[in-house]
Amino acid sequence: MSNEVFDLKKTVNLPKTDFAQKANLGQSEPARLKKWEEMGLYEKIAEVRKGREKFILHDGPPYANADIHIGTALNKILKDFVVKSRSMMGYDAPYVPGYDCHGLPIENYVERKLKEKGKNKDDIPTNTFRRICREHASTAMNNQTRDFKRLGILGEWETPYLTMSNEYEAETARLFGIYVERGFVYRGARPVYWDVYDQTALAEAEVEYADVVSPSVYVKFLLKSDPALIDEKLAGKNVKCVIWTTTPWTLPANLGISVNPRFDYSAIEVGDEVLLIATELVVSVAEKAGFDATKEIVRFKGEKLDKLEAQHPWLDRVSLIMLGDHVTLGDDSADDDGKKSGKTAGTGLVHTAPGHGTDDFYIGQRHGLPAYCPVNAKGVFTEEVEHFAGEFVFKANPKIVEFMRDNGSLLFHEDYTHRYPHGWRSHKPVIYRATPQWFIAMDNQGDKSLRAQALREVENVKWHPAWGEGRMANMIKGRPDWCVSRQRVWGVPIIAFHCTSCEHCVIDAKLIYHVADIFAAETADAWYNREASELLPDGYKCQECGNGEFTKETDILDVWFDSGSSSVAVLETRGDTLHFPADVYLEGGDQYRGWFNSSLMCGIAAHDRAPYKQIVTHGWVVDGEGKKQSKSLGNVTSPHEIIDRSGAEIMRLWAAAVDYTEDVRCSDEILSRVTDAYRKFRNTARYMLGNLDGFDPAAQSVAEAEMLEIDRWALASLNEVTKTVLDGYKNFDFQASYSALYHFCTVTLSARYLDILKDRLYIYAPTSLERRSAQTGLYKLTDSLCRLLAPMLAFTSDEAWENLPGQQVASVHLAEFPAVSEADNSELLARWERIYGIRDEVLKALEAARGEKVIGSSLEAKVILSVDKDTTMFLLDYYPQLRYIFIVSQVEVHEADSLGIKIEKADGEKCERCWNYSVRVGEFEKYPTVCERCIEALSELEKAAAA
RNA sequence: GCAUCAAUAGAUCAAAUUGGUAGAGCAAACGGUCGAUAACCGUUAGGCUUCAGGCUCAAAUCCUGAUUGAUGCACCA
Repeated sequence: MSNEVFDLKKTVNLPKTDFAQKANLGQSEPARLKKWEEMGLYEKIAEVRKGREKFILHDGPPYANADIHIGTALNKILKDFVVKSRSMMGYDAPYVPGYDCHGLPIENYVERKLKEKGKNKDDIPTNTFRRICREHASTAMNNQTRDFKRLGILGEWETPYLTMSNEYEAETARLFGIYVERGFVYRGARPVYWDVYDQTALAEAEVEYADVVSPSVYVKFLLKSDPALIDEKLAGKNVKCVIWTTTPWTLPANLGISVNPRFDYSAIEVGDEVLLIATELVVSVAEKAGFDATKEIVRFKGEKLDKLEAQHPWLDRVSLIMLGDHVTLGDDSADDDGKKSGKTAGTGLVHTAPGHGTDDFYIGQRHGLPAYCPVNAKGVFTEEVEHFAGEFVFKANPKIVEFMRDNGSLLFHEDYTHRYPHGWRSHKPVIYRATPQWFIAMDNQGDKSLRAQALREVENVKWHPAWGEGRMANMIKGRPDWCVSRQRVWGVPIIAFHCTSCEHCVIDAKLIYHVADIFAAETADAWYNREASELLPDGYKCQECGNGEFTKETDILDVWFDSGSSSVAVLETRGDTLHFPADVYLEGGDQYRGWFNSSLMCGIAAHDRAPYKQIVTHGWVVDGEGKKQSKSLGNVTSPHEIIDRSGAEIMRLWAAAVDYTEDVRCSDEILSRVTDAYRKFRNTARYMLGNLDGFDPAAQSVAEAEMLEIDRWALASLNEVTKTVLDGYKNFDFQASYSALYHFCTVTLSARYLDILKDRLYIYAPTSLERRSAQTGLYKLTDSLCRLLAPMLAFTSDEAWENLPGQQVASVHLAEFPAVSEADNSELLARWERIYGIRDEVLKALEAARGEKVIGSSLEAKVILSVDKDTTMFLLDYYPQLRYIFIVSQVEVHEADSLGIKIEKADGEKCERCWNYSVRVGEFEKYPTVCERCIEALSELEKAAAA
């Protein structure tokens, strides 16, 4: 045995690890991403999980137009939680990201850019324009990919699906062919904004509002139906419906009058006429028109007017009265600046021209009225319009007013200033005009109709949250036929041909498949590069007239059709990687109307079933006060800023910590709390790693039966959290997983277990059972913690994983979640809950003693516990360890009637090595400043040094 | 305007399927420690559960209405 005297400080086993306290995420994250890329982590995971059951999250494609915002980041992070957690559950969980590349916002962007260079869209060939759109989408997509990768999201980033790729465009076209084949597609008319100067359809976004003066006219329509149907008192009277409009030129297209079923209407006798006007508006109309409105014959609900017929004021045509909730009382709308117009106008009976208004169109559609539009592309009345054929509509306005004044149908006319839509290029007033459009019918094919099937499928999908089912069902019930045509160029063309001779429109699934094959080779640009004859099979002839010459349809498909077809265009075109249907779609709540809806239709068209088994939706990111983030309010949080300042890991943890099913707040305070939590996770892991320095789990672990009870308690607690955490992942309730882990780290580990363990780890000889038992526990805890945190803290858990001794697996993301033991530990857990209850009381007493300056450090204390008999018996088993559990130097337990805790100054002297107080300090010759426990440890150390 | 969802300490979340007197850690304040140190431990103080009604012995929880917020749809003829 050596006579050398140890430097006591050096015999204490202090923690040591390369896992730094400071995360330095700004640098460490990119370094780790690089490492993952170099080792091919995503591919390795796929390899390891090969042959396992699949779990497919199908990515809803973000729009490839701009940089990502915080909402996009939240969406992708949540998806990554799903993919990583399912993979760690043992599933083969691939992630193929996608991008939505076609559509109007990109067209608009490109047009704007062209304009800046003094060029016009119409001056360049369509395919040049499409090429620029394609380039723009590519650029945006590349930027987004860079940002998504930076967030630590693993997936097939080198081969994402693009709705503008040749394969995808071909699949989109083919799917349209399937709709055609199944008889869902029809050609109809629908009103759209129409610029009569540019002679083009305009999208909502291309319309600007400006004040104009319009003729405001009140017009009388003779009730043709028997007035007695409304009320006996009206029998035989000359009853007239009064309507109001500011667009007299739409009157030739009037096919109906809409009333609100819930409003009151009055029948007012004026001279030899009885006028029908909404009760609430009678006074204002009478004032304007200057008649005496005191003679109300009867008052009745609008529903009484249902399906009665009126006579057009000058045409030999019936105008159908229809019930609609869109009918409002007067003009109570607010202007853009938020001020009420204060004007009263209207009669509660609304002139309805289905060819000239969206509302008119939908109500007309429900009542079987056509979208009648006797106005041509130049805004000129067609031949069929009596009296006004060949007139430009805005010029016809005063003439129509005069005409009605002459024939007595005009009740009143005035000038009226209001906001009216204008073309953003022409800056001239636009009109609403029905034009030929392509529709997908919701209700034909009977039992196999899209609506009927969709409603059935909705019940087979599992919705998170559960109210999603009702919301989706409502959407499907209420949605009109799907208008899939757009008068644009950046998209997938609708494959139809028009015979140049008889104008017959050819829409044929076989032709569509033929052209789709060409798209597959050349992209949809082929539609614009080739002549119709080069797209049709050789010698194709019109079936109506035998003519062989055709022109191409110019409309393209709605972008929702593009993305909606992803279930077939992606899930079924990636070999063994993916399959239809997907297990889950996870998107923002706006997608009930959008992608969930269009995908459902497409899934049904292709396979008669929903393309997803589960739907998870998340809310929107709002500011710290719950307000919507917007550029004008300046409350926008940029993901780049968060990443640069705090790291992607903080954003991931934020996504995990909040309740994403509702609107999610994001503010500096919230992020600062999340950062605190991050530090807690990190420091907890670091401390455990530090105490595992040099530990060889394979050789030095202690069998569970031989472990100290508190170490077994820690493992039993771990098992409980593991259950909770795995349940959370399984149910997409990441917050539950996060909370459980956070509570485990702060309370179970940091405040209790690790604090108590400190003495044992530092003081006992490295090879002692006491220390090895603790390390065995710590090893299992750290290993499990890394795995359980991995989906959320993708970077940090992997970093900790690398620092775990004896590591065989190259990344935590290749590992699986720890198994849950079914062993019943409830008694063990309950015993320790009781101990911690007593400990909490002791800690309070210690704090009081500290306040009175009896002690500073708790090791300066002796605790004298008075407890009841039962507790005395209970504590008997723990008597020797109580001082370590309480982190004091001495504990006495006395039986008493009630609980009492007395704190005294500990007996003896402070041991220089372990800082505990002991009366035996000074007894030992070689180390006179040390206690009996340290002497033992030191002799062990001496033995080891000699060997 | 219509539909859906929500509202609990400063912030983030709990409070069971079936109503039973609201909890946690964090932050704050104060203290300890100086062997996890840009760490660690403790103590204390924070809530008319958005508001107003109702059912009930009993309501954060159920019902009605309002307010606020978010999203979707529609609308300004």
